[in-house]
Amino acid sequence: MASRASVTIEHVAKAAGVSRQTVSRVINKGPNVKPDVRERVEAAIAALGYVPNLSARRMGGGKSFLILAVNDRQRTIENWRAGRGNDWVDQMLHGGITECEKHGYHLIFELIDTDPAAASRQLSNAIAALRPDGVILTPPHSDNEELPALLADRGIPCARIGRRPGTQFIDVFMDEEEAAAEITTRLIALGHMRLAFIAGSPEYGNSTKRLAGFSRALAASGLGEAAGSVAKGNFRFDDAAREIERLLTSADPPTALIAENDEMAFAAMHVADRLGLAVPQQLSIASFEDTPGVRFSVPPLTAIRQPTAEMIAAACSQLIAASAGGPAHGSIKLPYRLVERATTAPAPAPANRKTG
Amino acid sequence: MASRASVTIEHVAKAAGVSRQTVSRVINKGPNVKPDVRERVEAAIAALGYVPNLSARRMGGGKSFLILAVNDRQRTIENWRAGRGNDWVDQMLHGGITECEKHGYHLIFELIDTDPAAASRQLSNAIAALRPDGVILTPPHSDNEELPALLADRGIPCARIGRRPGTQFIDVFMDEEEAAAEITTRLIALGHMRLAFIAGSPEYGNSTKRLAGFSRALAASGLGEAAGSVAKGNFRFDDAAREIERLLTSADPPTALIAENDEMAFAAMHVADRLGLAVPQQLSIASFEDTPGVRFSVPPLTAIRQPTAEMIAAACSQLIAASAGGPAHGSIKLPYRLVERATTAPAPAPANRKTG
DNA sequence: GAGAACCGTGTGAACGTTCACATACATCTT
DNA sequence: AAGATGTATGTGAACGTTCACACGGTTCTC
Repeated sequence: MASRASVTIEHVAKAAGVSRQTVSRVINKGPNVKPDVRERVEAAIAALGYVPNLSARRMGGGKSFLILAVNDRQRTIENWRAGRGNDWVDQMLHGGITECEKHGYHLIFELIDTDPAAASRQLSNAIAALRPDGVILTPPHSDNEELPALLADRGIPCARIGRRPGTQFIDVFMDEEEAAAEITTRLIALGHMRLAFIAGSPEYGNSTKRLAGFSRALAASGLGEAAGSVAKGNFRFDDAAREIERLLTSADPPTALIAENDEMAFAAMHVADRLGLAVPQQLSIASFEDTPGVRFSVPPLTAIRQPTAEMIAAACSQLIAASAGGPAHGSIKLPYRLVERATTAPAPAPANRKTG
Repeated sequence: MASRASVTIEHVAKAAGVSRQTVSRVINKGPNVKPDVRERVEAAIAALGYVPNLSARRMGGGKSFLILAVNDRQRTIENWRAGRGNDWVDQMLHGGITECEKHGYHLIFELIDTDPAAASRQLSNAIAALRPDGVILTPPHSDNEELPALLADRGIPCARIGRRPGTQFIDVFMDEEEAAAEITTRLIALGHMRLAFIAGSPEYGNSTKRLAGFSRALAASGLGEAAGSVAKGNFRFDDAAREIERLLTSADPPTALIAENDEMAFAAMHVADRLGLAVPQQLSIASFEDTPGVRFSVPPLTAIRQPTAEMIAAACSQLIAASAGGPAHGSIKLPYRLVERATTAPAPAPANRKTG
């Protein structure tokens, strides 16, 4: 085994007839290398199949070429355990790996606890061991104020995903309020005059923003806020189902439902089916999450597609730039997309409903 | 920024009043450290919040505490792009991250091309840069013979997933043939006398094994191989749908279908629906893949649950042991599970069918 | 045309560990 | 009781890079 010892920068230097440092300059695209020397070195690199050792680079120059992306442990493991798959993780890796590869970086994905004290400790350990050039914080850690402070203290750039932007760090987000307003406006345009918003929970920062968008759109349409009701579904199937049933069996039930996640949207489908309401003929349903379950359900749901992969890719790109001397702060707003599928349609004729 | 400089082994050594090397021995659980000294060092480590720098450890001792898991780029990206989610990746991370964390290791997930030349080059580059202590090869790379050879040449232990075991490397797998036989036997026990196997493609090693299991079970049951038909679905919805329709509209159609992946199982559901065959009353359908789509479809499918997370965890554990001096070869067979859900039922009464 | 500024290249030190070896002392062996 | 063995600890070197700086040559500046 191990017959071929690894080729180092010295081997390349000798082969190209230059010094260590010149090879280093070529690798790092440094200035002050004559074109012919550069070519000679590049030829030697290719001939020997030389690839710089990341650990040594980190030791020498302080750059690790690693981006650390952290996710919430409980939520992630719970999804995996339940065999539910994890679209967020998939999209995150998609955007992260693709972008990192472009710059010769590597993405490391790790889990940290929700509990703030544990989160700080775990993140601290991870960065001490790995010394990443940048860290990506995803919800709910995006809202933890200690984590970015801890990273700033160690001089590591930090990007937060899906959070109202501040000024000190890199914040990558989509306009949650706007998205909620757009889907609401769209449903109103389809003739719906009674709408309901199935909310997650107010602890989750984005819930508040989305609700604001819903209200704003109602007001702007002239329908007025009274046309909209809000049910609290806690992001859970059961809680949502109960509230939705209450709404749909009330005196003047909504004809369109906007759920904050797919689990609650499915609850809506379920209740509609049980009450004998045809979707979308008698009831329109839209979700705020566009996971595979939503896309491939029967019928497929109308939903807001969050640009998860794009947000992570943008975060990686910014962090890599920051570690190369670029700014370690700034905010990036990425566009969401309203994907209309088969669960939204024009409102049923008022007559049917009044007599029904 | 960067107010706190990082704490190194020297700081710990000074704090505990010992030398570098003694601290190193404590960290690495080496022998020949007096209990009271060990305690003193551990106290200093805790007090200073010292965490060893991975890059430095790799430089000094050759161990990187990294496990590299490689997946097929085309297949993975295609799944991500299509928004289909990627259960394999999810389960892989689940098993890999959990197991690596236990041993103080980190998992790095990367993609390499299917094309053998490109795969060799990319893997070669990745290990030169990262110097992982072990590499996990997943299908279809598990069947590539050059990759393990390349790794052996560099002295890096290698684990292959889902492959008939050899003797030189670590092979982690489940009994595909047995699983196919079991599901077939179960359907026969439910009274089915005409069965069909919707095969993927013979290039995929496991297809052959599963087909063998199907045949073996038919023979063992006394029904004889004539009771089973085989359709080639190429793992694709459209190809499978066409073949399944042909089967179901033939003179003596099967009452039970076993599909090699969920896409083809869905094709079966689709065709059954179109032909007006009730599932499972008139037609039983089973899948060989147990992804979220299968689990949460309506009705949920009976399927073989492959122990993906467990296989990756076992691979990590073996690789970590190997890098600590343990054996770098051996095979581990992990149990699959037949999960009976709502798409399999007793065969319809023969009278109904003959007259139908 | 002499000093300053820049360009291209090389050298020694440093990064934070572990390895190989050295040392000091304690315990066993005969 | 002297040598052999074992235990506990420390020291210098090495790993493969980049950084800081040095140096010689060219081109600008006045």
